[in-house]
Amino acid sequence: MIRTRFAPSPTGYMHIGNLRTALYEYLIAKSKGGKFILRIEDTDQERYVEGAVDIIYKTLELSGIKHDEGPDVGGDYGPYVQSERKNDYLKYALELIEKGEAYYCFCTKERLDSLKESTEGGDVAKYDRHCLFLSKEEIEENLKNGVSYVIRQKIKEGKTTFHDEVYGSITVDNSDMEDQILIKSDGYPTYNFANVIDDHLMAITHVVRGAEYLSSTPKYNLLYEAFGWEIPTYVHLPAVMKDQHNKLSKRNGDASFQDLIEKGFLPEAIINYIALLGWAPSENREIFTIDELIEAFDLKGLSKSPAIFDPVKLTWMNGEYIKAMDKDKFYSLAEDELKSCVKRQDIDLKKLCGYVQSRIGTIKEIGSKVDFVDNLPEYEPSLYVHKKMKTTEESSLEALKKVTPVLEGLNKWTNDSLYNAMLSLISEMGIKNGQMFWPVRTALSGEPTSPCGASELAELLGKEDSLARIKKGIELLENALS
RNA sequence: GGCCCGUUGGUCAAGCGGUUAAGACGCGGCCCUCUCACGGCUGAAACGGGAGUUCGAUUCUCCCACGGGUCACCA
Repeated sequence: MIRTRFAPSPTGYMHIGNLRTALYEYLIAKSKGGKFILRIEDTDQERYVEGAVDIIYKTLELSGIKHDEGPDVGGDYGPYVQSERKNDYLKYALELIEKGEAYYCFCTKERLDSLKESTEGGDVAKYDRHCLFLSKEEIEENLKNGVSYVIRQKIKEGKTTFHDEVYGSITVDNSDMEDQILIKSDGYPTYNFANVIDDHLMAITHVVRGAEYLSSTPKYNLLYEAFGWEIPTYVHLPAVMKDQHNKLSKRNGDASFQDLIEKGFLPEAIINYIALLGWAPSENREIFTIDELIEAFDLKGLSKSPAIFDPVKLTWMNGEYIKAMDKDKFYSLAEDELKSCVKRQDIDLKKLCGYVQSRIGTIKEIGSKVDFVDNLPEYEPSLYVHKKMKTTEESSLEALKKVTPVLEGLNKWTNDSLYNAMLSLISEMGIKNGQMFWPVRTALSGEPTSPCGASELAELLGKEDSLARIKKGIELLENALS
């Protein structure tokens, strides 16, 4: 059975690249009926951020990515927090020393630094294996005296080849690799070491992570071989970029999951969008629920090259979700935003909400669409001139003047009656539809565009306000023309 | 700098030796229409460059250019 894991370190927010990795890990497992595991990697005591673990839980939950095992739900391979199994790692490191695959290193920070400074010509110095050649006695002596030490992996000679599901076969010369540190002087394992141990202990079959780990993968392989463990399937993912040159990061692009939610994006739309950022379905389709993604997912669709995060397309997709949404559901989602924009009590917010639904990308856009309801904006008489509608300031003035008594005399103030009344006036006057509707719509909204037409606007605003707004329009035009 | 990876329209991308090189976002036009939007139709827009292999390269190989990653007691 396939088992994948998401292994974030609790250092604060959850950015989009991270979330996409979690999504793919979830999809890889679930598309094959496997398990998705959450593990918290907190071996770096200095970067730990309080509350970060809760952000991880919350983000996954909102996204619809459910883990089968983890610190909160348990499982047979726990604990799922690395700092809680600190001593296990040391045991495995000691085992490697026994086997001659690792060794104690007592070098001081100063010596290591001077090693780096001594290099020239742009070459970066590798550790010189000074401690590999220490005698048994020297090691014993140092240990007994409590000299601070780390444990290093002894990289053997030769070449290492590994296979990646998206990048194919990659071969690296072992001499390019450093004897990396497995256990730090504070006794905690490094990420690379803890990862190998835990992935093995938790029976992870597919190791999925960012492509930046591609170059350390050979070291992982050497570790698996040293232990005699089975090597997992590797799936490396290209980065999510902010632009041509920069990866997406909170500092530069503020596109963390939380930020997007606050900007009014729907979790389903975000998930849908990022699923398609770096993966393409075999079928030509854009809109997927997370369950449909599970159904459609296939490793073969993963791409090798980095993808630029495009907020414009995300907005489009979010709009698709809004349009497809049940009217009542959309209303309950938009209600708060709507109420903060429209203070008038006599407005049928549900109706207004319905008009707005097909016209926005995110609910934050509602405000700019309905501002005119509370206060008629100041506008220029030139707004009445519309080439396509064949209107001029003169024709608009006449239309508004003629329509006033008709509306005043109306006893039923509904969209239908308003529309029909205006229609018969139009035929009576022998003018084009637009020559009546455009000026009325303009007078009622004071905007070049509005979320609905003249009759619907009138119905929404009510008789008194509608007539007042038309009167204002007449005055504006009369002043302009005199 | 060494090593590794990548390169199809502005963006996401399909393609897997022979195609009029899909589709989506965005942009333009038309239709629909009481404005805008929705919806429908439509247009402009791409294989980084050079050598090979081949009857034939976007697809395979090599070189170059450009971009990214990595070289920590960070993950």
